[in-house]
Amino acid sequence: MTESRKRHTLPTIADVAELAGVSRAIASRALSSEPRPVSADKRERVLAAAAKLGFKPNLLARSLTTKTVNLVAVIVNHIHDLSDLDLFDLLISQIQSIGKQVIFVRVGSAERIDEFLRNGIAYHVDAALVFSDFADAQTVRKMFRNDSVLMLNGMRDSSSPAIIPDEQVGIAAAVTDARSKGVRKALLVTGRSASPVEQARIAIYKSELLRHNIVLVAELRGDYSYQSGRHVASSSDWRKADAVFCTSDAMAMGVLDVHRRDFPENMPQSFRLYGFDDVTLAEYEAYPISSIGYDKAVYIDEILKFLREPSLFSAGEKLIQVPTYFVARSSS
Amino acid sequence: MTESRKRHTLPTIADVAELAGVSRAIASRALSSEPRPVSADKRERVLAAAAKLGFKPNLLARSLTTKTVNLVAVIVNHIHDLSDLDLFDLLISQIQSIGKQVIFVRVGSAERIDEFLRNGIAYHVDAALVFSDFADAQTVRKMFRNDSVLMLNGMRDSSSPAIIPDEQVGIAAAVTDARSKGVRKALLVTGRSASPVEQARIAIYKSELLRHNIVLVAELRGDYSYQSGRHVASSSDWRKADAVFCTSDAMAMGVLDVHRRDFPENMPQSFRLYGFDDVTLAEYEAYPISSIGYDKAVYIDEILKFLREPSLFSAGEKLIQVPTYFVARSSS
DNA sequence: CTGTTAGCGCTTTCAC
DNA sequence: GTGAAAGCGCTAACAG
Repeated sequence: MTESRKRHTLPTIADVAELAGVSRAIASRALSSEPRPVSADKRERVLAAAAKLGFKPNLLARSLTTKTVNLVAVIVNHIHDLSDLDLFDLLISQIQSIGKQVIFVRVGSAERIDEFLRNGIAYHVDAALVFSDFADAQTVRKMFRNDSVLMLNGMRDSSSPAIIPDEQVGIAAAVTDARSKGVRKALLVTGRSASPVEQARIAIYKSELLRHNIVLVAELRGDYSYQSGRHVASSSDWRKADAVFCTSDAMAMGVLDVHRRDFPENMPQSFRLYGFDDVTLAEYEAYPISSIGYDKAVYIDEILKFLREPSLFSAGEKLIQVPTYFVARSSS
Repeated sequence: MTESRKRHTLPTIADVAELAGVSRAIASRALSSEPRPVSADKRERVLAAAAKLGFKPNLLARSLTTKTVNLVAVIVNHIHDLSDLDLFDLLISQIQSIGKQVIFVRVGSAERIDEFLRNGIAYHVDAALVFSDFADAQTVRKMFRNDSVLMLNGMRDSSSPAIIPDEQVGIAAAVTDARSKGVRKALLVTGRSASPVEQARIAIYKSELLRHNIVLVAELRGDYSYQSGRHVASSSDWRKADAVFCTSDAMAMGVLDVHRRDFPENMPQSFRLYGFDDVTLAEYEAYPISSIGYDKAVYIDEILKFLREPSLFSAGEKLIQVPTYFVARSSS
């Protein structure tokens, strides 16, 4: 211990400046990632001093003046679903790649979100990505101090940008597929009807069924989850239809498993099964479910564009559509 | 617009104080969640003023003096796996329930994590939950300004607390199950051997196999993922063994699917299959994989204890063990 | 290019 | 119980 009085507190920029023999301002500039006017030799000294001290800037303090924290909030209802896995890992990775970090906010049943959010740092993020449908665009905007809110939950208004998969094309293809295989009577297994995404989705299914002269025999209500798929599968007069459209792959998986249980021989061939989301797992043998998906990479790319340059979205068009596609598998 | 000069900036505590006709100090105390000396009527006035202005404290500024941000970092390699879904949703929910928020850090392939971390707010969290095995306890501790690091990746040293499932009991039960069913020759499908958790796990399998006189025919290297399970399943001289132990359910699922593909009739009965993690999906018909799991709620409870009172962990014992169990399903 | 001086918004001594 | 004042660590004017 040559320099005995070892402080218990982390080195600040003032320490660096002192050691380098310059003012705090110079130190700040030398350490900045932006190009700032500093003479070469002073920059050199500052950098050396910072390295020697192991100085790391306090980003909290910095954010106080710069008004930016490089933090993005991802607001979700929950992360139960398989389709979430496919999305969030890539999303986080991409957000981090532009130097921002992700704060995950799970709003669950949406009790007093407002208050909750304000008591947490999430309230101060640079941008919020709203997957949860706990609130409409205006409410969400009000909940954050800035307007950098990207609606990904299907809700939108004239002020907030939104990215929404264009489900029309995928659903149309799925129904066309069914019709071409002779389907005349269909069942629709739906998710939480409170969600506007779901309402729109259901409406598209109905209009496409109608257009293809397929009779909607019944509409069964689930909640997107695997469990709810099982539930409706066991409850219903199931034989009436020759096709079942589920608005999530998880529900389709539940349906499939119940039939797998009841008919332990191969796949039930009594009806054609269609899912939604195109989860990775559906690519394999256990759940070969025909499904509707969209390119997650494209979708996330659009999100990243927003995060990089929110201003692009505040002008121009607010609604970005990502096309969906239909994938036929052996379930249909 | 009666009060025309509407500022474009959010109300600060100074505004509240002014409106209430008190000093900033009083306003601060009145607004504090802790009990602080303020006369009843002033507190009243402050609260009213705050409400009227829609004042919300700037938590970033607060953290500058309080040295606490109510933010917890969750450090993961990635969130690809099904077992992650089962864990993280509950974890986030529980952390939020104690008034903290979660910043998710995905370290991926672990390039320059150090630098990356320091450039983000994650560097300033109150505590870090380390699931990723990108670094040992000491390194991780050094990367954060405080010592509130909880190791959940199997790595530990004398200074950092760790919570680790006690895999011995579960694995022993699985191997016992196999032996009781006449298994004599086994295959072991492993994850990334770089991970110390995995090394320990493999060692336990080996000693248990030995103890039960089961010959380890071969050891196949995967990386925990479903894909790697498929890969080893198709590559290998597979018939030598009458049991296959996989160190993750995802790999077992991959193995199962490859065999499902190759033997489209029912489940392959040529060997007994054991997984690890006890993912929710294994409870159902498609992947009825015997597995080893632990109670996620208990595990998370222990994590929460740490977050509530890190000091409890800095004294007392540092290693918390959560018992594992074996679940027999039709795959074995 | 450089250093001084103000703050950012909040909490916290410390006297009164 | 109260308020003035001093910071937390940093960056951003503003003169030199």
